[in-house]
Amino acid sequence: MIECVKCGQVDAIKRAGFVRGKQRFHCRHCSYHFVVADPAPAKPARRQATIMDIAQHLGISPSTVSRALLNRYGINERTRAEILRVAQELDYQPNLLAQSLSNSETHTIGVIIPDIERPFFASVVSGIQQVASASGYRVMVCQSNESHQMEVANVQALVASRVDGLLICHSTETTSFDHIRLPHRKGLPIVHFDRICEDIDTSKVVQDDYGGGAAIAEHLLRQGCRQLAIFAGPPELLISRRRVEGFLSTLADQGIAADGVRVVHSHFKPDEALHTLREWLQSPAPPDGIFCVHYGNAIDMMLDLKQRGIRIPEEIAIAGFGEDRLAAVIEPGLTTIHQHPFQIGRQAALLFLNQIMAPESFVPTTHQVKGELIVRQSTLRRG
Amino acid sequence: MIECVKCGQVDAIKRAGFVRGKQRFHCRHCSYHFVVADPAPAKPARRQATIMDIAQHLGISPSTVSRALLNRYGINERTRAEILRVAQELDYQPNLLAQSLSNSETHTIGVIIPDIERPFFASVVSGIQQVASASGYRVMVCQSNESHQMEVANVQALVASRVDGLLICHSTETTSFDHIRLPHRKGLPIVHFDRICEDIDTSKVVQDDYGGGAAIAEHLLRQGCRQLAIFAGPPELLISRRRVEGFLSTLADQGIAADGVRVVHSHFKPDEALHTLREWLQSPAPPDGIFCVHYGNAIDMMLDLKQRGIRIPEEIAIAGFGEDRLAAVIEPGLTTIHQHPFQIGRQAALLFLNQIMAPESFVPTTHQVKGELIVRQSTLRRG
DNA sequence: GTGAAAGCGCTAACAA
DNA sequence: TTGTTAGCGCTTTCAC
Repeated sequence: MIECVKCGQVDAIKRAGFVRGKQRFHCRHCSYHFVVADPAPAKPARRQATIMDIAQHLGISPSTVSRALLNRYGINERTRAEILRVAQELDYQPNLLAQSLSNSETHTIGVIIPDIERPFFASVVSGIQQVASASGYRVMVCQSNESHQMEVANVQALVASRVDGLLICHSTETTSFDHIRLPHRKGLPIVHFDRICEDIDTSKVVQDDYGGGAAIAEHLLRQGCRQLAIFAGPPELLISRRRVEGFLSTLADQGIAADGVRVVHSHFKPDEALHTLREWLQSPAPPDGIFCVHYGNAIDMMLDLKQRGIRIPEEIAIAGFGEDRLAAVIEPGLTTIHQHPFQIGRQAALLFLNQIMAPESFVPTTHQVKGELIVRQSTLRRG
Repeated sequence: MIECVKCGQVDAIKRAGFVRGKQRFHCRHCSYHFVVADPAPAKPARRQATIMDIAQHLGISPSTVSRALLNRYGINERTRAEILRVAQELDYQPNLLAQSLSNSETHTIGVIIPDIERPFFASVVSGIQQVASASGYRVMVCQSNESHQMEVANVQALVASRVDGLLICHSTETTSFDHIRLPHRKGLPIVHFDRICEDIDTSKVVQDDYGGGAAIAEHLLRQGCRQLAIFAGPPELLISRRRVEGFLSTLADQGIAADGVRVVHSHFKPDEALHTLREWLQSPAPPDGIFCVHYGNAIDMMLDLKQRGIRIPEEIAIAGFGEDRLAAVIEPGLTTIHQHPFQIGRQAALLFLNQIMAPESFVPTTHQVKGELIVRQSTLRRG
């Protein structure tokens, strides 16, 4: 029960706003406004200091403090200096949540990748972070584990967290894209990278998969391979298709028909690779040149070939796509296309920033990152 | 200018709270309360729906909607059903910012690691994410790039974002820990992993570095190595020191004095490793067994030894610590301690959850994750 | 230059 | 069972 400090009345008291963070009361009996003395100095639990704390400390209003902290113009230099001093003293850290809620931007980018443990994605994330943090953005990373359902859940979580944008590489499972379409329609900046969705009008960063596949084919032909085979990914996976298409196109240019090339689709699993390899080896005309759309399968196969005592590259040449470190360390060295994943990440982040900076003039762009053919022993049959 | 809808007065109008999200006015002239007709149906820009939108749609109060959405008890089933229907219809997604601000918890864990591109940390992060997302937590990852300054900045950013906890592996540069001490004092749950700080009373997850080093030493001795050498990290780096200590302790047990073992400190850089290797090889009694505290240096050295035509393990046996994939693929296979980084991540997240769940009864715990000696060809000098 | 007050979207204590 | 109100910490008119 609050009683009026002037007339002692108790039931005519109404709250009437705040003064310096304290409840102000109004007595309707004697028309008197007052503030009760601090009733609870009870909570010494060291909270984070707020703008209000600084304001009270100096006997000024929170809005002035806010302005000073935000470096707004029209503030007395002495006031500003005082405010900064006290802020320092109280170890004030702005509450980004409150800030975000107020200006409805979080300065956070949501990133969805299939699996952070794959070096390719780890590098992409690193590239994104570099650009992001240089521009004052934080990054929230989610993994879909190649599950469509997880991917959808991740998108929802990030949207609910009100990220300022979404950078996404779809899971292999993903064939329907409504979960992306909705936030996209609501104007959330979205950038696709690596595994993109062609049906949505977003900015995209893609690998030159077609060119990479073509380069591998050309190289294998030059090395004298004639019985070619491709171990590919799921048929619905765009990047796999593109690599295969590029490969086949080069062959076509050289007058080699596509049906002369074995193409096996898979989910990139090691046992699938080994099983296929066995079948190839048992066929009447085993391949003398193998292209694995995913470097991991190339390594699976190499280890198996070595165990079988089959010489690489003399009997079978083998090439992969991606992941440089392992390819460089295995023996013989694995010929691959280096993808520059860090650059892919950087580009994705840059496209997002472009869109954020100039939303009106923004037009979705597709940026292509060229791979680099790195020739190692696994394919060098000549010179 | 607002004029009273009853008496037409203009200067006796005062704002008087809100009704259904609309401004309510009070005319002091005729004592009439009113709400002006929606002045601006101008913004069809599809915003995210809010609780208020649902409430207005149904002519009920926002708190009822909130309660229904939060599955609180004491809500009419029919009302709840209606609310859920409309929520679905409007594609309502709760604004996590507002929620967080309101209950001052973000359900976000901040993670600071030196470098996501290192497979060890990528796995740790993955382990953290698994546990976190299973408990409804999001994860925000920052990289320090082994820079103390970046690490401090990261801590501040995460604290400002009001993460519910901090999981951190310090940079090699970090020797002062005040940036951790402050939030720790304010009660922010902090878990250290891998590279810990012993002076702060936090939960910790550590590798059994001592045991790992000991196991390597024992194994090398069994293989008949007698001239041992250690390529270590910075002397101030705890995990490096522990591995070395474990190694030396085993030797001591076998009556081998520590000064009979060459120990070189470094920053793990490849050229440092190669330089040291050259010196060792040129010494009067080159080592026949090398332990690299960091697997990367072991690989650097192996590649160099192979180029020099020095046989591994016959002439020199070599062992590393960590990173299984590369170690398995290089030839000869590299003997290492597998660290189970995914488990380390899981444990760190679990310790955080423990603290969150029962803050009163919480006592900082140190959890040790045992490594696993994986013996491969690089050290097998006997059967 | 500064302050009062509204508002961001939500939860929770209290009242009805 | 529901509504009213205050409050989370900040920014931003608008008024003085």
